[in-house]
Amino acid sequence: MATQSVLTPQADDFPRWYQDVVAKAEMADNGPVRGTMVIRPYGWAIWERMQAAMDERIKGAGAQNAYFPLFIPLSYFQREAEHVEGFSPELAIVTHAGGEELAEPIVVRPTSETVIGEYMAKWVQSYRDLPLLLNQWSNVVRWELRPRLFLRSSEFLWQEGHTAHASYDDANAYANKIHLEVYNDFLENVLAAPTYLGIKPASERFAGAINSITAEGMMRDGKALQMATTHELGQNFARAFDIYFQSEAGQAELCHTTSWGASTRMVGGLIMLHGDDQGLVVPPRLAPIQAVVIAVRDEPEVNDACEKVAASLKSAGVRVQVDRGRGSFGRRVTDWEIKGVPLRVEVGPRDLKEGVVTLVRRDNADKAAFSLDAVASVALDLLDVIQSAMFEGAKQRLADATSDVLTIDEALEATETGFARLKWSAVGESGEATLKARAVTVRCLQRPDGSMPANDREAELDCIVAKSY
RNA sequence: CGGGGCGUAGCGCAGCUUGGUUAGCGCGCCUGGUUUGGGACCAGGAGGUCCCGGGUUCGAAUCCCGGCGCCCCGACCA
Repeated sequence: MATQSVLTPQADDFPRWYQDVVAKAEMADNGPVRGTMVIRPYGWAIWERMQAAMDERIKGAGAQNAYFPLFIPLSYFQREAEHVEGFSPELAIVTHAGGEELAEPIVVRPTSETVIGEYMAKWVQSYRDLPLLLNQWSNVVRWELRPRLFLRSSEFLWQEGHTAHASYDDANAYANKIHLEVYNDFLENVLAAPTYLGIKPASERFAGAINSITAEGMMRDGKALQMATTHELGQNFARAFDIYFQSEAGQAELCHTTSWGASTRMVGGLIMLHGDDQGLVVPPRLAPIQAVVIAVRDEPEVNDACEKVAASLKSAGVRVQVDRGRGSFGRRVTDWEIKGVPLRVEVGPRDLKEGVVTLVRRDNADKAAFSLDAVASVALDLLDVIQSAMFEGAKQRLADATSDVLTIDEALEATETGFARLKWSAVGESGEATLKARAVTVRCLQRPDGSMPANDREAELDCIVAKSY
């Protein structure tokens, strides 16, 4: 029988394809309240592995995990002018509790700079207390106008790091360290996601920040997605929350703070960055299930062989699952393809007669037979090969779909299908407005060699512009 | 908040224009059987406040009035 597509093809309707994948890969469902999300076990397993990989790197960068309350007094937000202005439209505010109207409304946190700032002020007394490096894993709420599963839900999960430093230089260095050693390292080596690293123009900065650093990935439809972001808050929040320390010279000085986050949006990024018309494609290092062993027929010898193959894979350190019996072979293959499991091991009577099993790569559908003894070591090699092939493939797509242009008009044309790169001086504030009228924004500023600028006042900067999620 | 569209079984939809018996179809689900090397097939079966309220009528999923909800495109945004 012919292979027909189970999902809406990407080329027909990309957003529809995305929704199909989320539903059919059993990642998530819409929650009962508009914009909320139920994360199903398979989606959660992927998020858990993202969390683990990032948490390890966060701790490696010296930050400690802590937890701050979900509820924040409204007055905290009002202490930083830009912050309250930026977040007011999307706050969820509790006005009643215990059957009575509250004396002061309580905000359900959209982010925790304010409440953490309040406690940093308490905990920081001396330069010896610095730097103070905190991170928390939490849920936050932002009342979004147009929610989409994973990409923009009213409630989402994330980590938010918050640090306080004695000097601008120390804060700046730490922000860069986080961005490179936590986010970029995770993105490249686990998620197989190449991005453009750069800083946001003033118009796109976090509310209250003096500088926002970003990692901009390109989805399969050519649109941009901010995968992670790091903010230098300067002394704005330190001033608003009285985060002072006594210096070595005995002077009272204001701290410099940073904040940085990555969220469940990254799951959406995973789907749209690597997914194809057959469904999700999960990079091996991230995959909760790296290999699925499929019994072609529900027969005792085949099932025995499946268990043996699975056992050898497991002892080699492969995250493996056995699938036998429950329906037609074709159906099961399709189901695992939709879930994006990197490696499929097909075990059937025909192969077994020759003492082999068939290994199939999810990323390129390559198929080959290997002896039972060799399966574990071949699989380990293949998982590595798939991991780097996915990264290289994504890198190539990013490069191919980025056009170097000279003018705003050329940029508008190029961003119909991908990214455009041009001189920041060729854009400016009026250029930004022209672009924005066509739903194109400046994703980040970079030095001409692609490295990250210290700030947007550097001369000779390039900008990457694109439509975005 | 501006512009479009839609509410009928778990999901996707038809029926409405021109009111008329027990409201249909596909997928999914349940039972039994045959199957299983790329979404299997046969037989039987379960499942509905036709978004809500009011009105017209002998009779409303269908016509009228009012409400609510959702989706898509923009502005906001991790």
